[in-house]
Amino acid sequence: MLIGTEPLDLRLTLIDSAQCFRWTEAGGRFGAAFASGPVWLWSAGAGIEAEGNFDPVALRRYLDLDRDYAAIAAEYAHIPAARRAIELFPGLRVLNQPPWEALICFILSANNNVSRIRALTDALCRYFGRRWDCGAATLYGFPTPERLANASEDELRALKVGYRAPYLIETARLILDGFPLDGLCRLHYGEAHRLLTSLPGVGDKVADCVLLFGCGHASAFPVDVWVDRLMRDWFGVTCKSRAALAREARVRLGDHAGLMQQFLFHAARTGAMETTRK
DNA sequence: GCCCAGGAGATGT
DNA sequence: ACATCTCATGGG
Repeated sequence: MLIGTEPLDLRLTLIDSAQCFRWTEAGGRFGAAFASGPVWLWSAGAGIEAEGNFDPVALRRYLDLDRDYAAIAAEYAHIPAARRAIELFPGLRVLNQPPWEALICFILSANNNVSRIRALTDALCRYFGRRWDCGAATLYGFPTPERLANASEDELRALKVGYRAPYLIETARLILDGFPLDGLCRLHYGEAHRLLTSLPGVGDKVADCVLLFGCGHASAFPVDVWVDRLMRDWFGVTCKSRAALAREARVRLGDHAGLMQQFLFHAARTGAMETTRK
């Protein structure tokens, strides 16, 4: 069925933009399994088509289709680097993932690279997730908190997650124990960020990724090595710490700083816009 | 062998 | 508050 006709580049958003690590592409279609079952997406003409077991409203929200990205572009049109990054990637959107998925994937992301984060996420889903057979393809759901909380450290290390194994188990136990993960979207940014960083394996940067990609906090501004470079090179920011850099970015870029971050990050990481790499 | 990757935590100042 | 070290793992 037709899901929407808004601009959306599926490959860019679901696979290449490094905000989500678990979609697979098969023959021009993009698939992932959620709690309700498999979802397949593809572009047809000017629209996005979907099949599988899903709630259309929830799917539109996941894909951020109800946000006006032309308005976001207009908001940042007066900042040259920002305008260029947005112009470079039409159809890039910032997903609203289940917070639990963003939390676990970005704990895996610490001091790691994108291809390996994807491999680890896939290993986690294959080993702990529910299996869905879809004709030629097989999809795996994301592990539940229960499943990870009851995993052993040896099991996880066998999947090559390394020193992050105890972080995954302990964080899963805390979520099961009542941590208000699904309530973070209703808290102010600062309070939600403070709560998240109390979880093992979650520092300032991972917390910002969870808030931006999983909790609808569009002002959350994750600072990794690439964003550190680009804020100095393209914005002339001279902060020492990444925490100070994130604060400065939120002041300069406002309520949608995190959305802008995703365009800037991708421009820097892909080399579409040059940084001085130091 | 070294350096790097969507860093975090522990320790010392 | 800031600097430094270590933590697995794989690719360049």
